[in-house]
Amino acid sequence: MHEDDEAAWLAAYDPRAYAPIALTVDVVVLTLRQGRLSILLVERGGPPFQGRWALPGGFVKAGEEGLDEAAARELAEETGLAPTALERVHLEQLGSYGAPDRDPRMHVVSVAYLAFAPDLPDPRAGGDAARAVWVPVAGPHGGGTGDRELPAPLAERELAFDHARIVADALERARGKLEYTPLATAFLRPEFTIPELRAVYEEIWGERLHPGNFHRKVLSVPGFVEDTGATAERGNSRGGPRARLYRAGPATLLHPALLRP
Amino acid sequence: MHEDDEAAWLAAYDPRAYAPIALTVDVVVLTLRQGRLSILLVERGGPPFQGRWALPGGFVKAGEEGLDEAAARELAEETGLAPTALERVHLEQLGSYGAPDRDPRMHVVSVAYLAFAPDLPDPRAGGDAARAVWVPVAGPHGGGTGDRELPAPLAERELAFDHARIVADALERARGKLEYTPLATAFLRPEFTIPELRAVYEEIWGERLHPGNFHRKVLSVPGFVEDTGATAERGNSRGGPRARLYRAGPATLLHPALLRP
DNA sequence: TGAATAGTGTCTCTCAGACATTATACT
DNA sequence: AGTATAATGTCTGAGAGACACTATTCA
Repeated sequence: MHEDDEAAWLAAYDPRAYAPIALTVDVVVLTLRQGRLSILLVERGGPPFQGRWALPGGFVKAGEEGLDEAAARELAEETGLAPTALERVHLEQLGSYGAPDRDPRMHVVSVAYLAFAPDLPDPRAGGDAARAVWVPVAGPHGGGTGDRELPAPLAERELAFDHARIVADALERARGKLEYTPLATAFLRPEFTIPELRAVYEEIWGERLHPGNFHRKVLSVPGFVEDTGATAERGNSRGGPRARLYRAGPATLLHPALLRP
Repeated sequence: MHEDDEAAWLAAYDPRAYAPIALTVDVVVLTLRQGRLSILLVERGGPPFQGRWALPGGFVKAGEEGLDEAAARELAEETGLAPTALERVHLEQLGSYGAPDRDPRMHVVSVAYLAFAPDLPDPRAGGDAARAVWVPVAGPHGGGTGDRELPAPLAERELAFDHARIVADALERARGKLEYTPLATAFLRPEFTIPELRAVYEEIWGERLHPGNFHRKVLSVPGFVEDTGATAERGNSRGGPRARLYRAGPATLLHPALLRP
């Protein structure tokens, strides 16, 4: 048995087979700040891509943590959140990116994660990150014709590595997730109104939704939201009655789904 | 610049940060053999889990190949298929599995892939695999009441590592993929009949589908299938007219989707 | 000849979207 | 007071599922 183990060990340690690959996790953290979908970016403090913006992330601690743990740790470090606050954050694996030349130093494979968070405090710079900021995702806003031409904050930054691709994949995943899961509620406080929920969908999908139909649809999906009996303290600032308050229901999948227009 | 690069290089090479992690790809290859959904398994020729069945896979060649390439290479090696035959195989990333103790030797992270293939020839044992076989996936068959209690070939084999979990995730992904993509055609020859396509859905979903409604539904989805004008040479062995032949259409997404019952 | 199937037609129910309406609350 | 909104109601068309029917082929 010792001999077998030793042989296997040596085989596994063939340096050409594994040594020159490093493994990192990168996290696409999405939140809504002042109604705008925003993503957490850090400024790289050292080469390569020094001074460029990148996703928060870092190396997986070998032998100590799994991938999900590593992503949660990076998320906590970069946002400065207490573990309790992290419980309300949805974190899921997005995919792995491993082109041999994606990092000029060496072959680095990154496992990307996607996080949905309610409005989080300003991030703190940590580790090798010079700065950390929330950047609005200039989604396809205005949908129709001549909305005023806002600058596209995210598009203006040329992200490091292949992070632009990762962000694009993450946004597409997020848009899809809203269709068949109740994860839009992860962007809101524990109690929310239907119009607030609709604003989440409108911001992430970049489409205006019909208020009446959306309202009826959400209430008709079993387990999506639960009535709290309470009512919002303030009505809409532009007038109208105070909306009822709901909390997330027990459903983990929406049946039937809310399909994009 | 040289100094900066050197510093970064050294930082990246901190042995504790990366050295003890190995990276592999594992492939869940699904095909239909005699109408049964089957998965490709290899018998491990060495420890750990010697003699147990596992997914085909291997180490990523550092600095030489990306993840998709590595998966395609492992697929070709293990099935013994020519590159031309592989063009008809659908290959996509499933997810990454990286619990620190999933391999008793060391921390090994595996990027799992999912492949859909038309009926493939018998596999060849290669590399460190003692044997390679197609194993029927004893899906939830018979659906209703007392179907005869067949042995469950896949369930009887205790797979190595966490491969049982990977296979379960792969099957769930495959079931979902049939809903909103035309990938069921990847299990068939270039020309196929609607009843053959229905058999794919029934086998993977483990549900009987209504022949008439399925037929009408498939033809109503734009770009799903194209009529070849030809007709199958033989009718069903139990009687009935000869079915028309179709080929896969240009659609990459099904609108509207074929939802599971 | 008998039986099972390919393909089409019909009906009903559900659901999404367009539109209308009433009550409420902010400015 | 004026206005925008929350919430509900109504109508219509698309689509899924159940069922029926005909024509065709194999055993």
